[in-house]
Amino acid sequence: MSLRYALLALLNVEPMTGYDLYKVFESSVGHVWHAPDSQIYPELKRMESEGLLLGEDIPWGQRGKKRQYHVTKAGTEAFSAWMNTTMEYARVREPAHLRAAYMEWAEPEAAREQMRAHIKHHKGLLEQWREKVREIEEGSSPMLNRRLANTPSSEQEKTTAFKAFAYEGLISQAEAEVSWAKRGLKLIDRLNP
Amino acid sequence: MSLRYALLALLNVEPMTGYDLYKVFESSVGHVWHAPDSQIYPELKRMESEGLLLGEDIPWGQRGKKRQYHVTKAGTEAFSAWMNTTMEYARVREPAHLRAAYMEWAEPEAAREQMRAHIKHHKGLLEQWREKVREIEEGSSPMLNRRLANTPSSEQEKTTAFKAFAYEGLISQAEAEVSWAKRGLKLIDRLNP
DNA sequence: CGAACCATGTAAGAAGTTACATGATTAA
DNA sequence: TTAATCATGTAACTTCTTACATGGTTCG
Repeated sequence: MSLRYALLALLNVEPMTGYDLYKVFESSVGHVWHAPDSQIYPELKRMESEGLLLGEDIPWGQRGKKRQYHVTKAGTEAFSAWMNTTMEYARVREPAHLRAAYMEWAEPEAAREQMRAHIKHHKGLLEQWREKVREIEEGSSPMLNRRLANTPSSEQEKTTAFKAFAYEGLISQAEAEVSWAKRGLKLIDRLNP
Repeated sequence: MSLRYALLALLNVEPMTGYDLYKVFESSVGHVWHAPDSQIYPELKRMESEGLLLGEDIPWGQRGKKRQYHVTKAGTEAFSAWMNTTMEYARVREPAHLRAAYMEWAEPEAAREQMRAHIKHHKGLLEQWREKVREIEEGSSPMLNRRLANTPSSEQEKTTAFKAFAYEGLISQAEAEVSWAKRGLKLIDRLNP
């Protein structure tokens, strides 16, 4: 159900088309929440039918058109209700750790390769997230700036601080993963002399 | 697709029934991978039909019976093939961080409550995982001991070390989450004087 | 003119959740 | 004898992924 609220969060900044949202999911929010276009378009329709969004066809080029959605009053209320609800936590499901627990079944070189892939994956995330924090703090994030333009100045500090805070959490997570996998490499070496 | 391999990992230790597996998912492996009974029973049937498992009805009490599964040669091969494959990483989807990024929409008290719930949740996980590591290191984990009984002594160190290693990774993760949420509480206080 | 991008979907299926349903056994 | 536990499922639904399908626009 989070996809819906991610969409509301983004459309609260400014009206957008499904494709715009898809692009944003590929970049900014995509680092906290990912969704493919095949999930976005139907969800937008559903949200419109439920009165959370209002879609409007706007012309695009000679014959083309695109549908721009903006959040209705009901949509804003739904979003802020969700934000004031405490969420449920999903049960743990960690493929990388499941595999690690049984790593004696893997060839040592395959086990090393797993750990290297883990490091590479999380270093990649780290880089993107650190870049995001930099943008937020420097005021060079286009999405955030459009957001701040519609925000009373008394609220701007909050908006910025919470965004940075969210990314910092992801950064700590990824750092923990990298250092775990590095310990894994050492462990594999120690156990396979 | 990991459920299948989690089941193979467990059945490699000893033959079990669906209910046994369900219990194990509620306790030991459940902390790395969770699955409800409604997912386990059908998957076991599917795996039997694919030749990875062999099921045998054994009597239980006067009229009752239960079906015990053991891993076939094909099952062992499938598991070790999986263990030697590098896995794909799923895209990021972090509900807690998505919410944190938009926390200016929540009442300060609701935001605090979220952070407190985050701390409570991850402290709970931490406790369970630390207990697991203790059991593994003390040799008091029943599951692991049954496993070690069928393992050549040259391999026992690996088996134990990798299990502990997996849980240690989860512990670092959870510690990072707790300290992030504590920073969140301070941030909320600072922004709402 | 062709490539890259903008734009919007459908369809099939895998994976996971929640609820419902049933019956046997065991231990207090 | 009744409550807890053992035992095995089905059904409906949500969420997400992967693949397929189509057509317009813009820019070099």
